[in-house]
Amino acid sequence: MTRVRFAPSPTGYVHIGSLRTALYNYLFAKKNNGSYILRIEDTDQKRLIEDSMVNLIKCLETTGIVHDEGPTFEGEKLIQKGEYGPYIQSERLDIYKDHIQRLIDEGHAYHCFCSRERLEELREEQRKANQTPKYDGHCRTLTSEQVKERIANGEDYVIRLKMPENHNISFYDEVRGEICINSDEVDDQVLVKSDGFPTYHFAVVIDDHLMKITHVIRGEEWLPSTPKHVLLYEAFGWEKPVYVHLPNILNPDKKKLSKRQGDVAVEDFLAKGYLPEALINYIALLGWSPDVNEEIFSMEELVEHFDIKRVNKSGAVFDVNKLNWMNGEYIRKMTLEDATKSALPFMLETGYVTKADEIERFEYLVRIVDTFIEKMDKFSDIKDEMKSIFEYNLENSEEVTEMLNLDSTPVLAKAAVEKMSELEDFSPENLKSLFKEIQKEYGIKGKNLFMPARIIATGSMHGSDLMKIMSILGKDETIKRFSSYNR
RNA sequence: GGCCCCUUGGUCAAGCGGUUAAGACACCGCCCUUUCACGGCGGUAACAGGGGUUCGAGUCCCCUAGGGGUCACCA
Repeated sequence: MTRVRFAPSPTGYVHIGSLRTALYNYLFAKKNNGSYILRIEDTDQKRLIEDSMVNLIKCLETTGIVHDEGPTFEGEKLIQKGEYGPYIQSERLDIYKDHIQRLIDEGHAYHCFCSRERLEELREEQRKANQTPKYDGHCRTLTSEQVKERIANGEDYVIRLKMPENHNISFYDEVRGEICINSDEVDDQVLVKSDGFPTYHFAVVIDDHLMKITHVIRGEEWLPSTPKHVLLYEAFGWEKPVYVHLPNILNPDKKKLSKRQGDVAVEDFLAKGYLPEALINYIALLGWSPDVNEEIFSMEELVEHFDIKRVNKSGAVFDVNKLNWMNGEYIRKMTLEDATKSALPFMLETGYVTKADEIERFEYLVRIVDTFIEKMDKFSDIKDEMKSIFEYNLENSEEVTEMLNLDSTPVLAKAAVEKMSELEDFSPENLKSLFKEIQKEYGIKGKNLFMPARIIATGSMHGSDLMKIMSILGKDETIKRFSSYNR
């Protein structure tokens, strides 16, 4: 039975890289008829951010990465689903306590009373001497009596892993193959902090084992510390999982994707009107490629095609450009009604439509979306599109001037006003025939007809379908724009 | 700096010893469209470098270079 887990720490927003890790775990589990578990790694009490677990769960839910076990909302109530709980590490403190004792008893771990100041000094010296900062083993040889005494004295302590000397630690990584690191390169990792909480390195091993995790799929940044985990498995005599270290998602400068260079939070993308399906589809292809030459995949199709063996080794630059294209593909596949619902929040932001319009003239909103949908990469784009027509700004260019100064343009404007005034139904179709009439009656045609009209109506030479735009602007506004034209 | 990982076009990437080295995004051109976009067609553009192994290397090995990650009582 395949069992995998996504184990984020609730420290705020959901990073796009985390989402991909979650996704690959999910896809792998589903592909293998296994279970995908969500475990909350909240062992750093200092970094906890309120509500971030709630936010995280909701975020995973809206992106369709739903777990089989772990904290879940049942209506408004937070419950924990599954038989291997609790799935929140801060609720598992007793379990860690039992296990650390065993490690101490068997000589794999030891108490360390060194102060943070001493450790800091030590590191500083080592850095100066161009050495790798590493614990010097100062407390390694303390006898159990000494330890007892110092604890009784109320001294603060941590518990460290006793790294064996010159011992080769090797493990298999599904994407990188066999990896071997000498224990001399690895520090005596703190397993239990002075506040009694376990560190990641300790809790992750205990929990993965107890939760019967078969494959650890996580970010590449964990690769260097994997020997610590492997050593713990060995110390406990447990079978270790198969490791899968995912390549990083990078900024355009090839550095790890970070907040400094634009959006990294899933919430940010969603808030801009990217569709969850598109986001999932896009990040699925960052670091993995399917066995077929296609790029649009639903979650079901991703599951069907997913193969951990086709995960890439090297980091992948997050290309917003391609995301935009993909999101546009998804937007254009939606029904106009659905697209309108998705675009609504952004339309409201412009102030040109109101909440009341949603109920009273939804049809009008649909028409707006219909006009601009082809140009949208994401729903927030509709804001600029709407502004570009509702706010009249005359483009300042030679071509514009040229078009407006055509001898035929005044004739055109006058005819348009006359004919529009008589138009009952200001529909794109009717407007089109109206312009055909002008063409016939006055002999103004082609570019000389439509360009001046477009400029008079929108102020610009570029834009969406002119007839649709005038229809949206409405009879009064359009006539106003045409009548205010003067050479 | 030590250790670890990585290296095919600008980006995502296919390739798993013999290919004219796919495809997608972006870009450019043409067509369609009375603008723009969508769509269609086409184009520019890559195996980091050097040694081996082999009849033959993007594919295997080594070295160099470059990039990244990591070295906390953070995950």
